[in-house]
This record gives sequence, C-alpha cells and structure tokens, in this order.
Amino acid sequence: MPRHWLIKSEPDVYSIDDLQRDGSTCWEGIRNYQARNYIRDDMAEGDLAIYYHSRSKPPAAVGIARVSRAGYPDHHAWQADHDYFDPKASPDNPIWMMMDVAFFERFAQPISLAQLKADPALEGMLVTQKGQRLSVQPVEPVHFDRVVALGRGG
DNA sequence: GCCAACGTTGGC
DNA sequence: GCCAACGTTGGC
Repeated sequence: MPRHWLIKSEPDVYSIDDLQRDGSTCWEGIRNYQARNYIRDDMAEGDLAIYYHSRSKPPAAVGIARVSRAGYPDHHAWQADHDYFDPKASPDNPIWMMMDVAFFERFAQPISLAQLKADPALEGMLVTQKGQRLSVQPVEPVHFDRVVALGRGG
C-alpha cells in the first residue's frame, strides 16, 4: 500500500516552482540516517509527498510531489569534489540514498506552519512538533488528506 | 541573524 | 559506552 510523506526543501535552494519547471528532479544530499532509511526501505514509486518549504517566510506546505523513482545509491557521496561528498562512502558501500520525485500538484494556497499547528485535525503531525528536523517524514493518511484539502482551498 | 534542538563525532 | 564538543537545521 502506498504511504504518504512530507519532504522539506528551502525554496531558495529548490522550490516547488523549480520542481514544476523541471518536471522531476533527483532528491539528493540526504545525510541523515533516519531519512535515508525511509528512502531506502519504505518509499515506493508512486508514493505522494507533501512538498514543504522550510526556512521561508512563512514556512509552508505548498504542494504535492510524487516519487517517480524509488531509492538508489547517491553517487555524489563518493565524488570528492561534490558538496555532498562523504569520505566513508564508496560504490561498494554507498551509505546514502537518493530518489527521484516528480511534480504532481501546486496548492491553490500555501498552508503555513502556523495553520498546520492550529488545525485540530492535524494534531500529532510530525512537522508541527518542535525540534522536528527530519527532511523526509512519514505522514498519516488522514493528515495528508487534510493538508491537501486545505491546500486546494477546502 | 540568532539560537534552541538535534544528530554525529571522537576522546577518554 | 559515556558525554562534551561540534555542525546543522529551521523557526522565529
């Protein structure tokens, strides 16, 4: 059964507009083991993810992306001249994973973090919790549906 | 730009 | 295996 997710990106680095323009992109540079494990073990092609802008004013859920290729080794990790270089990684021991995501939908209205926090239907959603820094998070189906409804203007 | 929260590293 | 130091994330 497909699962639901939330993925964070700083809009200055790669926004939903960039994704819409490009159609799809490789979701690279994940250097956190828990997020890596989700990509490696749980995220499947076709899964949908809320696209979330972090470090923006305000931070907000802005649309939906679709996993277009499930996890595969992040080859940037063993390229010494790359920003995401990790000396412990190698082709035999990739350590880190990336995936491809495709543009799926842009919300009619962004839903700010304050709105997400204020909505009783979203109580317990990880992104609303203090100190939650995971850039790839699982989302409960009911929470996912609620955020999408809000984003579409319902 | 500040700084609290968190994950990782490395000395012991 | 503990924990202080460090680097990063991300809301504010």
